Amino acid sequence: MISKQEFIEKLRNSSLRPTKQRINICEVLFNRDKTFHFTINDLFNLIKDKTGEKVSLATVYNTVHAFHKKGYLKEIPINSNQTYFDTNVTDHHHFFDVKEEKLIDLKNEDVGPIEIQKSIPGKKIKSVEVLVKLED
Amino acid sequence: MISKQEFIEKLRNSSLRPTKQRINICEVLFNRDKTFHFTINDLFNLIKDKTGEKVSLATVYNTVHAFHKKGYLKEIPINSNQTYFDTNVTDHHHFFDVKEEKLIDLKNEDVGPIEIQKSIPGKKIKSVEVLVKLED
DNA sequence: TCGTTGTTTATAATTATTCTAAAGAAGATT
DNA sequence: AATCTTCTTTAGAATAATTATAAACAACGA
Ligand SMILES: [Mn+2]
Ligand SMILES: [Mn+2]
Ligand SMILES: [Zn+2]
Ligand SMILES: [Zn+2]
Repeated sequence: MISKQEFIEKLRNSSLRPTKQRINICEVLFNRDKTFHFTINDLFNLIKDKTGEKVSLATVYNTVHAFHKKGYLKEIPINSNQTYFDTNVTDHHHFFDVKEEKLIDLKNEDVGPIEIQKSIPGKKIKSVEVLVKLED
Repeated sequence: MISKQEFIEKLRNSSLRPTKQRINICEVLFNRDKTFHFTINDLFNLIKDKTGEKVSLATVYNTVHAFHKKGYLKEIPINSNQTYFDTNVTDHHHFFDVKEEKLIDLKNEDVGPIEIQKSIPGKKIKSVEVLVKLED
């Protein structure tokens, strides 16, 4: 259970003003035991449900992108009509249950080390992500 | 160099009527030495450029999805505003040059075998894809 | 408290994709 | 070849996620 005060400090440390809206979003995103995979719309609805206060959709977009830029959220590469984000910002891989449209974390040891044996001159590797699609 | 006749047969064998539009799209997609990564818009423009005939955007969408469903095209999971497709339908992985917005094939031996050590009850693995993002 | 700067919000704009329905083309049947 | 049926193409409208706009508002520092 992270305190409101800690969120305020975290925001300040990131030169983001600790507004009521951002604190609410932090509560919904980061006061959790396990990693949270979500779309903007998931989050928008959860904020209303969990805090009882409505935050405008524009602010949800703004805040998610601010957090993403600061490295507090990760974007998951899947083809979907909506973009998925993840509160687990460490390097890790995913199952994607195509039917349920749900992401599930894979630990690195569930996948094993991946060595890329090819390189492109002038480019360096930014990330290596495995997506395992699941069907019934 | 695949002949028009071969495309006609391929279409017929897939219970897709060999229309002028579909044949043109086949020429642009499949008369190539190396694998082709594209967005619908790329393809739409290339058809005009390469065949001199315009195919409506709706038909490009329809045809790409028909080919996708038949297994002649693969969809590549990346977060982009547009969906990427691939004429290489074998299991393989990708570099994605974030700056250039370009996909590059990785051979399976460039990545090595990937063993997924976790399973979800009632679900089976449909695909395993590695995406390696590149930066400068 | 005041001025500055950053933030929220409703709403409009943008954009990729899908839908619709009418016109056209392909294939089958006579 | 004429006819019928089914599939396909097309322009344009509809949908839906995301981004832009700009005015009201809130946080901060002096
Ligand atoms: Mn995750
Ligand atoms: Mn490829
Ligand atoms: Zn972002
Ligand atoms: Zn498709």
